[in-house]
Amino acid sequence: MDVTHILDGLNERQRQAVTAPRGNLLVVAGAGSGKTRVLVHRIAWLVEVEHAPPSSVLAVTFTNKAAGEMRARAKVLLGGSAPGMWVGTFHGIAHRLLRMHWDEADLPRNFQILDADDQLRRVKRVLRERQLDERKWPPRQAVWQINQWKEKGQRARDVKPRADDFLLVTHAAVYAHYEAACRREGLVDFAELLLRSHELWQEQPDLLAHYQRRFRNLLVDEFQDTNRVQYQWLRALAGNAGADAAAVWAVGDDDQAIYGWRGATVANIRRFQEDFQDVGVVRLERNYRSTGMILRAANALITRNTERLGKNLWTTAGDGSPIRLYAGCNEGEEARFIAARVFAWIVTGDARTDMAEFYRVNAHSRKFTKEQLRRASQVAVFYRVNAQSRAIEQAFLSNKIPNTKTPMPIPYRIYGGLRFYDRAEVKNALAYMRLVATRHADIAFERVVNTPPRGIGAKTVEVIRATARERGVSMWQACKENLAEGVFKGGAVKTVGAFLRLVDDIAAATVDLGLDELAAHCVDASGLRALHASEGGERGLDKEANLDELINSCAEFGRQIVVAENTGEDAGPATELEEFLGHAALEGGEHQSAGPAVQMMTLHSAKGLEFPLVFIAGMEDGLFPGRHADDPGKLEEERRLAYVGLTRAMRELYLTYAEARRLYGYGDSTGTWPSRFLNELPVECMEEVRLGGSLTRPMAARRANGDRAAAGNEGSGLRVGQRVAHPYFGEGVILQADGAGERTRVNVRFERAGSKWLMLTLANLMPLD
DNA sequence: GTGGCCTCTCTTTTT
DNA sequence: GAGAGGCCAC
Repeated sequence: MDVTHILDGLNERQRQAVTAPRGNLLVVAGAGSGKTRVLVHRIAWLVEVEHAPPSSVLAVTFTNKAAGEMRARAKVLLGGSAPGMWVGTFHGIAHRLLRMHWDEADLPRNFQILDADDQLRRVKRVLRERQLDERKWPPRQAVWQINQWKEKGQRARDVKPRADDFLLVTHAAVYAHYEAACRREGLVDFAELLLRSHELWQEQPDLLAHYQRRFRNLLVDEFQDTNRVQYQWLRALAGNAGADAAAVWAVGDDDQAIYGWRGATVANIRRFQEDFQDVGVVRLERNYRSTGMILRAANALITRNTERLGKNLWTTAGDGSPIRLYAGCNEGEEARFIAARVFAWIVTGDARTDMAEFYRVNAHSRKFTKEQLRRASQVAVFYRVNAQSRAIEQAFLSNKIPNTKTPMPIPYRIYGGLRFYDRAEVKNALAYMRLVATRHADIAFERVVNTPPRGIGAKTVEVIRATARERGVSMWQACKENLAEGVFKGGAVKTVGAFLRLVDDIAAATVDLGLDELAAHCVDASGLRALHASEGGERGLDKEANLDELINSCAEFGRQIVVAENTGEDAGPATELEEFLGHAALEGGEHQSAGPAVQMMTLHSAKGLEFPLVFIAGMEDGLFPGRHADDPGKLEEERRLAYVGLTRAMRELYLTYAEARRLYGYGDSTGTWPSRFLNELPVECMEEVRLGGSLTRPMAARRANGDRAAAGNEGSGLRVGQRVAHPYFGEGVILQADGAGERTRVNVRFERAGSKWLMLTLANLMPLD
């Protein structure tokens, strides 16, 4: 048999991983070592050489993006079709199982998925019902704790906090009530999907055996990001040791484990080697992506972590250019620097071109050529938190040709942030659709009873809620009963009655319509479109456009369903509408719109991607690593995140920070300290960028002194009342000093900044007398 | 009882 | 800056 199309272009180690005899294998794959490729080729090998039926293959990943890519690439390699193969995210596959086996999983047939926002709302309601003050018991914290427990596989009854730990005792109580509420109302949150399908294996041995016989080949991507429930689920599915156990083929990179905060544990890699039989190990350390400089810096950085399996990336590529470091005086200037460099890259293919000079010599054009736009899509800007994107967006939008008023906005696309299906207006429309499907969906009911405003206020809703609670019925049912019994007073009789009729009418009018027509009808009849239309302005238009986009995606979804049926995939019993609602909750709506553009995203969503030119903005202590990284474990995770960021870059890498930053729009500008990660990069890989001035002096001073400690206040004699200078804020007087040693922070009153106080680190200050 | 207006807090990161 | 909650005038 001809296997060249599977093996061509793979190196020795990659071939080992692809052609390994059927059995358990751990592939430790460094960044840029061709991990996805190897995984996809392994699938092809199994099917074509080992003659495994595609329906025996189950491949799991973490993001929808990765799953989509894997599915597409596998199909191409297998010549177009792979009937019965399951490729998806853990959550997606769990969802599918629960839809098919809702009865065995002890769920109502039409259970609905709670997304993060719905879950928070439901927990808030529990807190209110339990009369817990939200100020004292922050709902977000309770949600976090509940998810933490679920990710460890613990039910409310399994949680046994110490009696004197009030916080945990309270959270455990909230968990128990939330769990009961979800059970009653048929709600399943993200963590529950996994936990419930894990329990499905435990409680339905016959069903488990069925799937064990079917899925002989399990492939796991990003193994380092699995949590305990996911691991146990997988282990159960693989079956007991012995000849009839399935073969598990897992790829992972412990250095890229960045989801510890949501329950992932790298320990699963070690556990895998202990729990499974004869686990072979293949290491992929040859990097095909980045230049020598970038790799050397990334290696040096990650070596600082103590918890590692250990590996060292290498390449035969040349050194390339050094990593460039730039300090802006504030976040706006940082953003403008990035915009200027991106602009130069797009127009000339070299980020370092002096654009003022370039345009002095060359003719101005107001539009980018095709070739230039293509270059835009080679660029990515990463940041630690989504809130940073605003300043950069602004700079891209207001980009102009130097020394002219000619606007040349830089095309960009922001990944993540607000997901499409998370937008308020879209969720409102979805809530109407949900009510059409199930009148008893309380979450949806609460969301839209008074959206658009129709005169059903908090008081009325509270009455409905109370009735529902007392009688153990849905809010919809409670309304009907209240109406029949004449409980409502005054206007409520009319308004509530009208709302019930509205939903019933929409449902009646759409029974025979397609999904998109149903969505359109919901949007119009509910008055949502009119609401946003009357809002006016760009915002209103935006929201209306999103509603149209929702209708489009419904039409799109309908088409995909048809395709799935044709390929003979086993689908659950849900209706198309219900399936769509599940899809909306789970997939977030990464609509692949827009032409070529610069990609902007958080470092977390950057994993798995690569770009010729990369910027990482906000290299500041307190931001990256974040303020929350207070213990060594968290710091190491932040460092891995930095490692992920660095290793995305193929040719050019810029790191930037701002010496003062205003992040959430509140408070005053806060002085910053350059990220400690910068000091962990080898000096010979770095080059500082200076633009007409010495803004990076503090950094240079520290470098000159060999270490940051030298730039601290030791022996510098800084004291209250002393005059100091800051490269951006100018001269001022120290009013207050807080802390000691290199991390001291001081309050300074600057002349230029008026009467405002600014918190600054000493390293950015120069004593004047 | 409702809706509009004002104030308050909040931020990691994602399925 | 923005969303959520609280307060006050219809």
